[in-house]
Amino acid sequence: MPRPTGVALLLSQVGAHTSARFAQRVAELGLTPEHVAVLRVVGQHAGLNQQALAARLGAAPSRVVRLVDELEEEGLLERRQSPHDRRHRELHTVGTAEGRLMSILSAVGEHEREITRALDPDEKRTLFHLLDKIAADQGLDGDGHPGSGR
Amino acid sequence: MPRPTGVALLLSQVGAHTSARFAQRVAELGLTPEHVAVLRVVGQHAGLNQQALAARLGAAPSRVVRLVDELEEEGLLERRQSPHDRRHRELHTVGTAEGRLMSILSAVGEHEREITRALDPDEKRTLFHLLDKIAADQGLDGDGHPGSGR
DNA sequence: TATTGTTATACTCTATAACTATA
DNA sequence: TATAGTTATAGAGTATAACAATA
Repeated sequence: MPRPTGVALLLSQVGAHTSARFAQRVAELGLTPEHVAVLRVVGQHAGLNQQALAARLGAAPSRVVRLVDELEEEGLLERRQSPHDRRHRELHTVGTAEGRLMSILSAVGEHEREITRALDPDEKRTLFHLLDKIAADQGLDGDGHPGSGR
Repeated sequence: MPRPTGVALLLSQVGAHTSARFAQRVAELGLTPEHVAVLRVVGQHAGLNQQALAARLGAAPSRVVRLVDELEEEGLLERRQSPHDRRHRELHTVGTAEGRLMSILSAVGEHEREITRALDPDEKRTLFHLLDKIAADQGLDGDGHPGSGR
């Protein structure tokens, strides 16, 4: 059972496996990869509204409603009505959920180690460098939606 | 807009992009990546039956029915009733469709060049080697289904 | 009149399981 | 009784577009 001879196909397959494995991991925390993407973006851009979040994720605004609903029910995120424009809901992570947020971060770290455990530190750096070169060339940014097909 | 700092996330994103770009390309030929996967497997294992194909693709047998239907309608594949066991349908690519099969192959090649155009030959070999190492470590084989989440 | 967020509808896709024909 | 292939149904997930509130 040989693996493919082209880089592109191999990249698709290893990427799909990496995504699927991450989905399994965060499912144990009651989340999906999309939830984690939301938390990541909100963590880096506290107070942004849902439209801005949707644009960053490349998702429809109606999709974001559900995602934020679920994270709010989990007590990880909160909507605050903007005092300047009452149409806007500013998104913030919840301070008291620090523990769960840390465990999510820890899952990300374990995932990273599992996927790259066959590589030594030098190889890992090289792989990152080569992938980053491709990402830059192909015009990818950091907030994409790695689970979907487009 | 920084790209991610972890290899795993970057790998997911570049892999998803690679899959999505391939899907766009083969859509111009009226196909999906799954169709191409079927053609690849049948090309390498002419005469196999649908159950064996399903097992190799990691797909449900009922899924294979539709895929083979569509490829048969396109004139790219044909079912032949096995003379030994009339329950089996042996799958074969159609000889007269050589032209279209070649253009699919050519699309695969163009895709490969597009994705890796930022790398020189040495880097390309290195990337293949590192990805192959991960694939082997993670227990991946070559006939997977890189478009789906599992 | 335009924009933010929400809701409702309709569509796509897939797996599950029932069905047939062969063995 | 078991297996290959097919068909039908039901379920999950998503985007599209209508809607309400605010500007």
